Amino acid sequence: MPRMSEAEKRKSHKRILEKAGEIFRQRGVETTSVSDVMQAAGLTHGGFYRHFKSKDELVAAAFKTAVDDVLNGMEAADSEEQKAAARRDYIATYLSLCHVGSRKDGCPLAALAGDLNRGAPDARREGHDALRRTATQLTPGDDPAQGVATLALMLGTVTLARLADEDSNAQALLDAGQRGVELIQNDWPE
Amino acid sequence: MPRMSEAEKRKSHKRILEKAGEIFRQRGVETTSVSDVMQAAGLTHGGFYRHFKSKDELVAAAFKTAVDDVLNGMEAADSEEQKAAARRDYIATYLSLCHVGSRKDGCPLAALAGDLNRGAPDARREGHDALRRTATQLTPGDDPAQGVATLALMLGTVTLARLADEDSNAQALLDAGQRGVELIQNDWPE
DNA sequence: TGTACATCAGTGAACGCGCGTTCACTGATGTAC
DNA sequence: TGTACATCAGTGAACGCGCGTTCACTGATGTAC
Repeated sequence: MPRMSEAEKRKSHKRILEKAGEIFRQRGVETTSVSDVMQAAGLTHGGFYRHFKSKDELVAAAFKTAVDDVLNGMEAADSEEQKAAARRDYIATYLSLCHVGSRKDGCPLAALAGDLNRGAPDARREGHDALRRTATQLTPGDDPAQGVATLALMLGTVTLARLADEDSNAQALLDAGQRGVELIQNDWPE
Repeated sequence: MPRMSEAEKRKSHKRILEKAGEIFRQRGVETTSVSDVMQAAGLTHGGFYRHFKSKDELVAAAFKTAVDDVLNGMEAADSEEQKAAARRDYIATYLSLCHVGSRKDGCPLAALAGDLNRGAPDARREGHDALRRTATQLTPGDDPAQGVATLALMLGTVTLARLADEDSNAQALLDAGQRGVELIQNDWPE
């Protein structure tokens, strides 16, 4: 029944990006095939190349989409109070068992930084961009280093917590991370 | 010219473990084949299964070997002063451009945590064990959470720094991590 | 507005390739007498 | 100590399989007159 309309194509494109973002975060880039992604999007693998030049291009695009999605609320905040609230909210959600357990809608950096930094240059650049954007949102004062340290600690904490095979162990790691983040957020030396 | 002596086999085994640890850290687990490892060890792929039951078993064993190697000096320290010195040394080396650039002899957790926490259970267990051992060494006082937070921040910092494509960017990230680690190491609330 | 035609989104078979693993084989090593 | 023999470390061809990518094809869509 091909061909679909332009509107349908855009919807397919969006679906591919979203599903790819989920599956890559869940299972990793190398362990996910183009077919897996297309199947999840309700399509067959052959049509993939009407949307992307290569798997590498999909990885970079899907990562960026996932980052946009995750940061979307926080970046939209305009008042200082809204930003502070969004920041607290982001940190609490980040350092939760829920985030540790379900990777597919979690922080794309925590899920994929390892894959990106040995992957194609374009994807790595997206990773670096995501880091800058996220760190900016996590900076309460004027020193960008504070946001970087906060993100690094949260990302490291969740990465380690994902190694635990019992929730109680994971929670202990999250608690340690939480206390570190409070120190960095509240007592950062200007 | 097979077969080799028992002593030769032990040397081969050690070589496979060491090379596997290096290549896995450098290029990742999924992107490294059994043939790659055996070739690096000066052998052909067919002989691999005289040493390991599967690639998964190699991953877990090579990871553990790499961890032993990296922690070896620190765990051997017996006096309090030696431990404190080893700790400072470990932190300084960890948060260096050198560590960011050359993954193959760097922290196995920083290089492979992402691969491990979606891989085989055995390897994940090794990852969790490595985390506990490393965090213990990084705890100056009585609260294990302090070591966990230190490790999480350092691991996150190096992971993020490896996304940068310029040394100056990477160094800025390392500096932010360094300041956070100092805060956690010196001002941890008991 | 209706018609003729080029475009192209999506399909599914096919491509070459490298993967993890198995296997028959070689011949030095280790062992039993 | 010497000899006969089982063992097994390492080799390289082969296995089935799934990968990323290409391609001929279909037929609704979009466009030009």
